[in-house]
Amino acid sequence: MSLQLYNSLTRRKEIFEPRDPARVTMYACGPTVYNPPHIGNARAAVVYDLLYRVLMRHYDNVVYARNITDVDDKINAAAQAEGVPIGEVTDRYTAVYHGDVAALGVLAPLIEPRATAHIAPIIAMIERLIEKGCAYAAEGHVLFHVPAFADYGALSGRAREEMIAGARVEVAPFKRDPADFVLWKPSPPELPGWDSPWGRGRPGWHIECSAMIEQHLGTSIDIHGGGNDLKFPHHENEIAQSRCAHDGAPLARYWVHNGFVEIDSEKMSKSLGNVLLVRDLLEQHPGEAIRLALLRTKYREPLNWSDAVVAQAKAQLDRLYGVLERLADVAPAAPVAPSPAFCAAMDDDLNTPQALAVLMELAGAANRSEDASERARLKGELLAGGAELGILQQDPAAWFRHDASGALDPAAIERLIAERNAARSARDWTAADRIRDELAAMGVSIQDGADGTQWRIE
RNA sequence: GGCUGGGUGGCAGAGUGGUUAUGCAGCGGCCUGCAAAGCCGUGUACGUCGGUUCGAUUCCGGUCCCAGCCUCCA
Repeated sequence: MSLQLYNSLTRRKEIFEPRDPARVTMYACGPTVYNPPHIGNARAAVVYDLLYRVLMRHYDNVVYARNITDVDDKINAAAQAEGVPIGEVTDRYTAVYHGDVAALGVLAPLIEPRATAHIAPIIAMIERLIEKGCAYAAEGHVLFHVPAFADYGALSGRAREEMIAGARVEVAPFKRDPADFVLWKPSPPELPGWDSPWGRGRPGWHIECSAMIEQHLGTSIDIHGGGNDLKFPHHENEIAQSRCAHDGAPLARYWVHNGFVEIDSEKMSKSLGNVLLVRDLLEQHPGEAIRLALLRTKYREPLNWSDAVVAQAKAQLDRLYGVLERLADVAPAAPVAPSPAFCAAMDDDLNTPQALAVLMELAGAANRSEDASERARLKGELLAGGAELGILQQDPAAWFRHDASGALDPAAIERLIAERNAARSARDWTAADRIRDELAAMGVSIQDGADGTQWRIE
């Protein structure tokens, strides 16, 4: 069973063949740490986390790097606005990012390089680009000369002429070509800067990724991921830099781009005032439901976010955890591995909606089955599929009794249930129903079964 | 204007050249004191106009509409 990925570079679904199956390399563009992550940032984190998990099923050694951009004009602006040192801003929002995506079940990448820890390799790469005639210094800046790279535009599918015509590109006087972009720019004394052959300055955004990929993963990597919007100019520029520095060797053989999260079919943006922060969503919904809401749409498609989407994800998790709760006493059959149908769905360019449908069918089968060995197998397959999606790993009771408000007292609930069951034994249905209504008013639903009464927080 | 990607049943959302996506919601039934959960059954869905085909939602072309990128952006 081979993994297929849609490669943005060729605009086709392709069978994934790593350069070295003993060391699969993947890089995803991470956050610029100047504000808390929003649901769109979260989608990217979750998508590449998912790809990481799928790759790990296929290969023993997956080297996944996701960077932190901690030098940037927006960071400088944020620090200035708060009147605090830049490091305080970047440290704070790095921690917030880690916390928020962890709440969504995102695994830590194997390597998480920070731009400021890679100034030397960045300078070294810029020097090499100058030597090779792909870049030039001018007025304290160093610029990449786009005409020096013939393949420029291959990823985004646009010709250089088209990009310039009608473009709102600010043409600085020191640019030799309007499309040239900054590799290094001078820093005034009050802004962060590092000494370089071109004076005190700081790196441009695009060169960070090229330099960190080279340092940690090598000249050519297997997979490079990022948001759809990064295709141009960020990834295009990365390709130009890395290939010029490496005598034309491809930067990445497979390019993966995730679609955007939209709100009411509109782009999420500060100007529209519709930015949804992960931390705010986490106050209203379990992290796992937010994660599944992000996985209910194929990663390449735009995802129109709404409360209804999370509610549906929550309902699906309720169903799946309901099965696991019923199977609580069943030991999952070993070896615990996802079902073939599940793997086939995931291996088909991460078809998570189809994979989820497979889990739902396993759930239905488990609910129907009375055969012990079949139930054990189904439980194992459910848990293993859930593990690959990054869901279903908690105790079902914990899932159903997750109290976001913290206002409920489990002991009091148990007491009411005991009271109600006493009433039921006495066939006092009026009292029993009154207690059930009372629980419902608290947000607690109950299920009477042969082996007692279960309760859930709705 | 250029480049991407879309338009599927009440909603969300996969997929396929002829046969059930899946979940939620609805309807009928089983179970239940009644419910809930679970189970069983239940839906003239594929923007529009042409073309190819024995047959197209699925391939091709036109057209309308939508979103993103072309400027920092996941």
